[in-house]
Amino acid sequence: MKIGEISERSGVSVRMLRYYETEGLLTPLRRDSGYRDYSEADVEEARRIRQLADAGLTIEAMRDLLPCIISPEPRFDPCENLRARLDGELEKLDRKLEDMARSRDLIASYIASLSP
DNA sequence: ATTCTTACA
DNA sequence: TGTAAGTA
Repeated sequence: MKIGEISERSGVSVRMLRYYETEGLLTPLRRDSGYRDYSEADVEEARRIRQLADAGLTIEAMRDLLPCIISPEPRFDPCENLRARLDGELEKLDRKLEDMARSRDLIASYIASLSP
């Protein structure tokens, strides 16, 4: 399938699909026309990349994690240092959660001082 | 109309 | 990440 179709089906923009290829996350074949030719498996892969990107993972992190994630569900594998990387991601998310909580409180305080 | 690459008021 | 430009 061409890039436009996998884009619609995966929710990943055409722009990002091309970018992920330069980063080695997705490697579609090329047709004689030069057009990228994606497989059905690439659709699942693109969706997983979207999920991880939404989770705040960097390209580098995804490059290490993707080959260790099997089914659509976060599943471990005989991969080694993965646990450490995932722990790091978890801490990163926790810090982000704390920052957001502070921001939430700030806005909430303004709202509170609005209608006393 | 769609995709490709390159580049950025 | 989007978009414009010039092709294929």
